Amino acid sequence: MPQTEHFDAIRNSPLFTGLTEGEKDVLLEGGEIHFHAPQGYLFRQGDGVEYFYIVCKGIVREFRKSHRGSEITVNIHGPGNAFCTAEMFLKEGLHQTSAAAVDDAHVMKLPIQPLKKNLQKYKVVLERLICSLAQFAFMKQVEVEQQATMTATQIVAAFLRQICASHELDPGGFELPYSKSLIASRLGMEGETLSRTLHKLRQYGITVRGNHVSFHDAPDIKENVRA
Amino acid sequence: MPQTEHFDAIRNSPLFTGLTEGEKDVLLEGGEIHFHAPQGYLFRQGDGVEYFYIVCKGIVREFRKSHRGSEITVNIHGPGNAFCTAEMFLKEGLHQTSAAAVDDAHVMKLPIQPLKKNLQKYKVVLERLICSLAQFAFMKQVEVEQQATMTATQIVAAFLRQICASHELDPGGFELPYSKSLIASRLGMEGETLSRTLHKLRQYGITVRGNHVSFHDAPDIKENVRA
DNA sequence: CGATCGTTTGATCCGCATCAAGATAGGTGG
DNA sequence: CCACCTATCTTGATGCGGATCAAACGATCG
Repeated sequence: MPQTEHFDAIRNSPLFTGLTEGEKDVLLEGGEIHFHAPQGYLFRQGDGVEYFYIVCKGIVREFRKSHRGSEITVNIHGPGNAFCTAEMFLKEGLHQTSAAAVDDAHVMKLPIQPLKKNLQKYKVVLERLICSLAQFAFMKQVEVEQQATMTATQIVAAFLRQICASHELDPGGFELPYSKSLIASRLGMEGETLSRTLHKLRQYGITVRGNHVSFHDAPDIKENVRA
Repeated sequence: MPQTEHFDAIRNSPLFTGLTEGEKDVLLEGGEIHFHAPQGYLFRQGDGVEYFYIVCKGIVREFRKSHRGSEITVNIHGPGNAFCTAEMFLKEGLHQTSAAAVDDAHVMKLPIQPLKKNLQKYKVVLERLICSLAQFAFMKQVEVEQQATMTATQIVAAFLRQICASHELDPGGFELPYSKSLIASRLGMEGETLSRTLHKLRQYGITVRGNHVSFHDAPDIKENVRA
């Protein structure tokens, strides 16, 4: 049974809500919590897929290095987030992405095989995993569309609103949960471009100064929210 | 039990390989094959999700209309392809995309609820659905990356190679399976842009004249294949 | 044979990447 | 406490790629 103090984030993960502590124990069987210093890799592109991951503390960045040096952040995971869902359901056992800690991070590493076996019994959890996979697919689909049809400024606006909603932050004013360079990488744009958009955001009813963001809702661009 | 002649494409769909005809009958229970004239809608963005679809004959285009008139083709489905997989696994019952026939198309429409119940029994099929969902997620993820880091010409090159591979066409020479405007829409670019890239493709070892494509493999850009 | 649709080609414009300096902040050591 | 350093962010100047507008071309069809 896993050691450690930062255990709550996992047991309280939305993935497990409604389960008894005992059931969670079964599902988390064989899991180990590891510490990762900033830039420390959890796995690399091309590695075999052997574990399912759940973040306890800190932030983990999942990214792809394409042919040239260019690097795109595919996803950003905070406490309670689980990842490698798609990989778990695919047969071919190679990671398509790399994952590394952004700051000091504690992450649980859960062997896939026993987990998959247990999921047969805990249908609720399986359904939630599939559901989040479907949502991920939608999210990426929308991103493709956004990149094709929206300007960088509009993309940033949509992203900020989405961050605000998903992190349950106060729309009236909140601090950016990630560094700007991480955000830029996540949005597939250069840091310079992101920086420039931050001023133009005023047209969309968003003010950014330093790391502080506030919405003073211009009613017009509601579409950006849903994304 | 469904009428019709074009039934084979469904029963031979990779989704069902390995099942007995009787098992397929159970899974296809309640399914109806409908004919759709070109541009005819199967469903529209905002409609409730009630059916799972399998193409018998023809081509179906799944697309999104964003805020303004801009339209992006999310996916193109040919005979044997099934879709609305993600929608089926999501709770919120609204279509995020519209689907319409490209040419004359016959499509089977399968009520979701009974299908989901049956899937409990046919785990193999369920797994395949999840698997294709995971693959779709990957595909879209790669597309996001490509749009951010590659030029239109490179994207087209990658798309053509992927088409060739997935349709099992002869790399030495084949005809485009879709119209150029459909391809452009699928790749999130304008028709004019696609048209211009077709000449530049020679640098990547691809010759296009009219609807005829041939690879004379320049060994260098193998990366584009996998995508 | 003209009409319509899909595709090509040309000209122009705008947005983002890129390169190159500055600015700001956090951290360290003297 | 201040000088220094490095990492992160900002700002400016320039170039390229793709969207857009416009027109010509080609095919299919009534």
